[in-house]
Amino acid sequence: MDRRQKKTRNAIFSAFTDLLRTESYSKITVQQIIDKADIGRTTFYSHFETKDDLLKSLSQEIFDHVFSDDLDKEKTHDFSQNHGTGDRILHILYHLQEHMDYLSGILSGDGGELFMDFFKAYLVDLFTPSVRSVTRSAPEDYILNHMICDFSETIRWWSRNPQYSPDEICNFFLESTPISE
Amino acid sequence: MDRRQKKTRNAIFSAFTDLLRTESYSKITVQQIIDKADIGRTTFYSHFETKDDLLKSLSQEIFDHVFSDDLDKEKTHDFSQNHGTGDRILHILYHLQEHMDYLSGILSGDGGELFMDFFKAYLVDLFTPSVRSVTRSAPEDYILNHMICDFSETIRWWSRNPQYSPDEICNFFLESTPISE
DNA sequence: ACTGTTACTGAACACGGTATTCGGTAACAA
DNA sequence: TTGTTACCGAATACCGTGTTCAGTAACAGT
Repeated sequence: MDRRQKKTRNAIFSAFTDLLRTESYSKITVQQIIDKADIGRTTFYSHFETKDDLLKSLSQEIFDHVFSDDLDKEKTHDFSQNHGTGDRILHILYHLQEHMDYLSGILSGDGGELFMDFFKAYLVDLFTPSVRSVTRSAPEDYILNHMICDFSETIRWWSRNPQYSPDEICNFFLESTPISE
Repeated sequence: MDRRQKKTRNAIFSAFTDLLRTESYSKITVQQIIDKADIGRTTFYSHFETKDDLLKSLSQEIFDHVFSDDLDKEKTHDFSQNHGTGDRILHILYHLQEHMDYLSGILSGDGGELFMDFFKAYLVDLFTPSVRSVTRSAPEDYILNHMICDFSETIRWWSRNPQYSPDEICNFFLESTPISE
């Protein structure tokens, strides 16, 4: 990839995440991103079709990292052994913490929906096994939706209360959501 | 109130809810509402400051009805006796069912946030007693947020799966959310 | 029926944000 | 060195929002 392209793409991403730290997604204009990244208007639109497209790309980058299966290569924590749902949740929380500062800007406001849709697509895989093992009169689809919502909302709550550790958050979540393993 | 005002206000509301049956809130333009209600642009803006304001007013009307305490006056169902949290939930579900057809248009999309904020304000009162009786390591605020999210998402799910009765939905909710009474 | 008030009308307008176009410049890779 | 590719930025079309204003129609009270 062309050095210039990389540079520009990086500039856009970091301008974007910078803005997200102080402003919610929906209030950020393309012009602000352009100014902060110090690039031409045309350049922005040659990299991303729309602002939503940029958010999608950013989400993609975050999730590619967060949900990567290279659990052993991680240094901040060690999950080289058992990979049950609980462990995977904790693993995800550890990763998300790294992005927490600007995640709140995405989650609060309308942009949250776009991000969340993305998020949920990943969470479906995570929670489907748990749903199977829970026997309730409610339809599987309801339970799954319920778990995903619980987790999403936990993240959202965490972004507003960042003083808690991933382990604490994980416990909060597990004790208030019916996941039997 | 002036007869003309009432007529206009009604025309706006019914045009709005009509549109909500086929389109999500964020995609509906003021012009569409104006055309469907067959009123002048100025008239719309003399009734409501913005589109969001209209949604707020509609939400207000819905909730005034749904959360009214005149439980005994209702004819579709009878809750003249015990008013525990479970009963109140069922009561609310019965009322919401009447608005289900256009509620989905509000809930899906960005407008959901605005409506939900409103909704949550009412739900806080509903769930606070339950939170108190639940002993968990998680902070009260987390639990409360969790319950409200569960309920909101249940409504959302219901709007996508309208074949279920209020009683069934109530059961689904109660069995998957930790409400000890 | 008259009169003052209030509500509705609709075209025109200012504004802000989005996304595109285009001619020109600078950086790259071979 | 040369052809390609990326970047620049001003100008522009577009769309939706919300306001203005002069004129018309409906209302309520006497």
